Amino acid sequence: MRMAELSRESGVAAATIKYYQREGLLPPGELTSPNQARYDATHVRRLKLVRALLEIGGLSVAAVREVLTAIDDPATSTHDVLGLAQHGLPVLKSEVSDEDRAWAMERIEAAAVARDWELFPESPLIEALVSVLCTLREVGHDWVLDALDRYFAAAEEVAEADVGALARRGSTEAIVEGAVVGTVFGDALLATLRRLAHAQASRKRFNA
Amino acid sequence: MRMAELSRESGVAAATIKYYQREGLLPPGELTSPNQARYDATHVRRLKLVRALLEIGGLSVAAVREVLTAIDDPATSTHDVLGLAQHGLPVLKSEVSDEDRAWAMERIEAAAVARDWELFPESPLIEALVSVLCTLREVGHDWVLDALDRYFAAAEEVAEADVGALARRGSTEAIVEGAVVGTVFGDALLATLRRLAHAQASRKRFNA
DNA sequence: CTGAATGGATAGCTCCACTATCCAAAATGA
DNA sequence: TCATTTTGGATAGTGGAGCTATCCATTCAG
Repeated sequence: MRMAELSRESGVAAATIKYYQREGLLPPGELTSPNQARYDATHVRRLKLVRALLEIGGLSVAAVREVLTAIDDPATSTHDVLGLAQHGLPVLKSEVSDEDRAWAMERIEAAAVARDWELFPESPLIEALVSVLCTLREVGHDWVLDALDRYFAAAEEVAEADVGALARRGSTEAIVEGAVVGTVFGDALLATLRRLAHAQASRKRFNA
Repeated sequence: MRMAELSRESGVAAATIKYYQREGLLPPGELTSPNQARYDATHVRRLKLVRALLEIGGLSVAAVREVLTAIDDPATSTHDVLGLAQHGLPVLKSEVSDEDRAWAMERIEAAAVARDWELFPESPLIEALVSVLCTLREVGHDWVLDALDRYFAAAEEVAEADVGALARRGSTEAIVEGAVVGTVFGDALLATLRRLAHAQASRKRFNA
């Protein structure tokens, strides 16, 4: 398979494919001569994954590169990848006052204890969580957090399903790639379903 | 309050505030003379909301404008806003083959029936959902969908909490603004918690 | 009265994700 | 064989988004 076919197969313009190669999102084809290369099904697959991460996952090209680097690195362990998979999130480093942080941590810890979670307060995920809570407070909508424990419960529900499904996969590479894909696409899936469920819940409560 | 103070209070550069005004994200101040305006706490609050929608919600300026227009429109009803709140999602219109669509709809309907949801197959939300499922299939990771019913369950869990919390709010405007804010920020909250929960679930399953 | 700040208009900046052009070296088809 | 595509690789250009900077006439503060 050469460039034209790879482009047709994947639905991505040839110039864009070359761009992705330059950016390290797609490995080079196997060179048959100094200026001819051959591609195969793995390139098609990788290309589809890149497009999906960009379009559905909403990742930047740089974020996609990081994610793919982790997938391709044989040293990446299953445990690593679950910690790494936050690369998709806009890592927000908003400055938060000490008292706001304390308020947020109190809320988080209360909900975590109730579900028997063990927290590592200095992890970037906790940072992100604190940011979200404080921002909600800032804009005067901290009532959202009245349901924080149910958010925890829902997150636990899907996470257990995710880890279960992941564990059922075969090789380490399959698990690593699955973790990344599941994390990114699961967000989109969950967000969409939540909106659908809003419609259901509001019908159930007000109309029926 | 004049520009300098509004800027200090909100942490947004004056030039940026002017830009937001031009873009219709922030109402003009009350003119005291042809070229002097006064601002108040509502402007500070709105500004913080704009920043939060941009940074945490990840919305574009155009999307923020739509959302705020809906909030400000007195004609927006509670029911409207829950349908409208999908404005935050990247509305993906990927072309899907008929058989892929059929495959996706089958999965979706099965899960919906199990939870007693009523679907409207031509709604944009269903379209988005079909896109996500088909893309997962395309990239060879449809095993994620083995847990689709648990995603439905989790979505229902949070949606009911959302609608319940919303119903507890007072005025119509409070509900409308709450719906938008809750939808956008809830996504960020849920995504972050899901990653935290991944760590918990993987510890529980493999380490403990 | 004087210097700083303001609202409003306009132009410019940086980054990002592509896209287009060019070239010499294959590949293809007659 | 030999004209015509196609290719990989390099480089430059494009368009949109989200600010940011400059200018100007007016107005405010000391």
